[in-house]
Amino acid sequence: MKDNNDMPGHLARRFQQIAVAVFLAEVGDAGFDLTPVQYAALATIKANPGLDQVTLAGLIAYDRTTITGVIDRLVQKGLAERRASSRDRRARELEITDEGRRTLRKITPVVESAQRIMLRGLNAREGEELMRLLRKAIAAGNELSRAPLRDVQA
Amino acid sequence: MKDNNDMPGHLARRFQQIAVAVFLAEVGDAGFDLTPVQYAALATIKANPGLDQVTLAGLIAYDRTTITGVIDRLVQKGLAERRASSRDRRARELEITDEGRRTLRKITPVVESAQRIMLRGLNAREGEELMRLLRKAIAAGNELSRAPLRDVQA
DNA sequence: TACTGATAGTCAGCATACTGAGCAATATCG
DNA sequence: CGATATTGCTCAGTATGCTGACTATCAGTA
Repeated sequence: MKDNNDMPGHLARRFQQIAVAVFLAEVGDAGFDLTPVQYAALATIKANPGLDQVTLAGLIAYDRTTITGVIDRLVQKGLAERRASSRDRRARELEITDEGRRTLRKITPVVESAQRIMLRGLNAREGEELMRLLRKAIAAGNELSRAPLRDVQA
Repeated sequence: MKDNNDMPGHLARRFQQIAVAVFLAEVGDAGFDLTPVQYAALATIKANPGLDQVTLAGLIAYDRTTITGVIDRLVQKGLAERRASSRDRRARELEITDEGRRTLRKITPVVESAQRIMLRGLNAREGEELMRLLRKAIAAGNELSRAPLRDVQA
């Protein structure tokens, strides 16, 4: 009988579970109410002003049906805006607000600190190696999930 | 601006996303309707007949509030039974059914095959190293999530 | 231009996961 | 023994994530 600790699937879930808990604890302690998904979306909107929801989803590998709710909550918190696109009436253009910019600026060092805490059991070399192997495994499996990572095309 | 690919948290989410998708695809193709959580719970019940829900949760690092619903669905599918404990009237004793045993027997090779697919971008040595590093990071962060792994005490 | 297919977004439904609260039962200790 | 704390489980509420379906719009083409 194979042990859970020999199952990459189990280890993946467990590591992610800890990563989310660390993120929420650090961000919450700093006085913010933002989930990992919301942070990733907000940072990506800031880096790509005016992008539409499908492009955003592709850049951070979320399902487009999940993005709808995430944007709803960012808008409701006053951190982002969703407006109709002039070029394509189906699409929504996303913008970060000043409040969103302020939040992002204050929260980014906290998020980076959280990343270090997730790896606190590993030394620097091991942390790098873990990320390298994860990147490699993810690249090979990218198309296997419904929400693969998509580059922006020029 | 730190790239997503330098964030262990992002990589963790992405790898887990792929792992779940692979699991569901393989299990579904084999004709079964069982989620990763349900599989882990069922296998653990079989290995520890009569255990209660809190012990089960600790063995596979789930929150006890999540386990309630998971067991509901296993019972509803006829794969497990939940009965009142005689020793402690608060607790429920969990048992696998014959149907659950049959399902588990047929599904286990499929699950193991899914584990290999998740790592298909890595060679054997890299796969082992990834699992070693994940185990190490998880051990150091075990207490940081609300649902830490708990060994059974004698 | 009319038809066909693809695309952007939303929605309903289901299954994790979590927080926090509550109830019932058990354990502990003065 | 009785008050208190703890434990096992459930529930309400919220937020991912997914499948599948639907509407509106756009793009390509006969």
